[in-house]
Amino acid sequence: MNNKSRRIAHLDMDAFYASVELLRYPELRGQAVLIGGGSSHRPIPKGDGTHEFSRIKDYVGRGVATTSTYAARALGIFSAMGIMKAAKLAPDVYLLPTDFESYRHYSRLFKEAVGKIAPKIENRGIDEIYIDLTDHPQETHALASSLKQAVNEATGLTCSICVAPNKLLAKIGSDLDKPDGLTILDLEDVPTRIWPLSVKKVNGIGPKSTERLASLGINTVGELANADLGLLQTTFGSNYAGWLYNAARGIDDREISTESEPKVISRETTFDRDLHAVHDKAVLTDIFTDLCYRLAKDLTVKGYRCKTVGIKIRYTDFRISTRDMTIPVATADPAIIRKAAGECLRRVALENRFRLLGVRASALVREADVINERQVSQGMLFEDP
DNA sequence: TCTGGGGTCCTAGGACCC
DNA sequence: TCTGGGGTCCTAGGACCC
Repeated sequence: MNNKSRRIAHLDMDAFYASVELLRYPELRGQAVLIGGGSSHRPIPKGDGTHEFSRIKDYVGRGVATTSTYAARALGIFSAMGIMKAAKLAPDVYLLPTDFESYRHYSRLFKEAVGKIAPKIENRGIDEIYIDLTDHPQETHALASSLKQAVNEATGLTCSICVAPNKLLAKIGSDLDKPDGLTILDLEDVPTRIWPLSVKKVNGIGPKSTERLASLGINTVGELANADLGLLQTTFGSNYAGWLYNAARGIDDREISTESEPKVISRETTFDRDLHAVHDKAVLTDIFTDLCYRLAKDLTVKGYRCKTVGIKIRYTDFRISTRDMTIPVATADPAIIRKAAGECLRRVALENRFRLLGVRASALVREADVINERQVSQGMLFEDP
């Protein structure tokens, strides 16, 4: 392994879904807008090029904010907040439905624009990527600027970017100067720029670990860096403790991974009201069958079959139960998936009402590989067409 | 009017095989 | 004649991320 220090960028689109919506509805620019809920609240064209928009006070249901504009964030409305709860805070905020087809379109555009400059890209979902710039000839600041400019020219959108020696620092850094930010971090910057931050700013330290760290008197990354490794090990186990120890020092050796195969494909739905397996049997059966058929279609469209089928239930109190089973032959057949999922469902306690039902396919194999295997096993590989 | 939907990775026990 | 480990698969749950 060479010792040349790496240049890893994290590029994060600014308020991505909301910004895409503002491209389509420029009259909402500067307004507080929440994007989320179902698709019932589409804007109505008024004929003069503008639109009639819904307000969140008129929303009824269990939907949450998928995201919000910066103006809405200033009012305390953030992603994952229930829309009905947000309406109590600021009833006149505009409401738009999510439109993932558009977001995927703009996602392709910005990733293509980056790829023309620096092809070593790791996808992290629809609105962010890591880029390995180590071998690029250009100076770091100018290179980051040209990436931002290329993204803006391709999409009309802004992004925030940080270049650092590794993914961990790049990810933290891209959030330090949002929106439209450009940050460059080095290992020497860790004590001044990273240690003052809350531990929850570190990608991989979530709400549970943040709370357990707080109970040890550890709130900032600097306090984590000063913590006794033995104490961390007894609290979190040696694996996670070791990771925390390195993370607090800005140490992270993970490579950029430019390709990946899906491990799980799933479909789930939260009901309008909590349902009971017996009292709501008919409606539940329809929902369940529909989920299985949609899952089977997802598998087919993506070109996979699954060997393991599972179900997920979320009860009224938010506890989750899962069951899964492995079947003899990989399948994307909706009837087979429905039958296996039905068997899983029979193994879980259904006395209590639940709010969510999901089905999942795992142990995925590519359809092409399944077919080749069968041909080999049947001696068909070299048969005439 | 609490809390969506789609993912990844890790842990841990038991079965089963060598 | 009571004692092995190592490896992989299956299943369930949990933390975390976008």
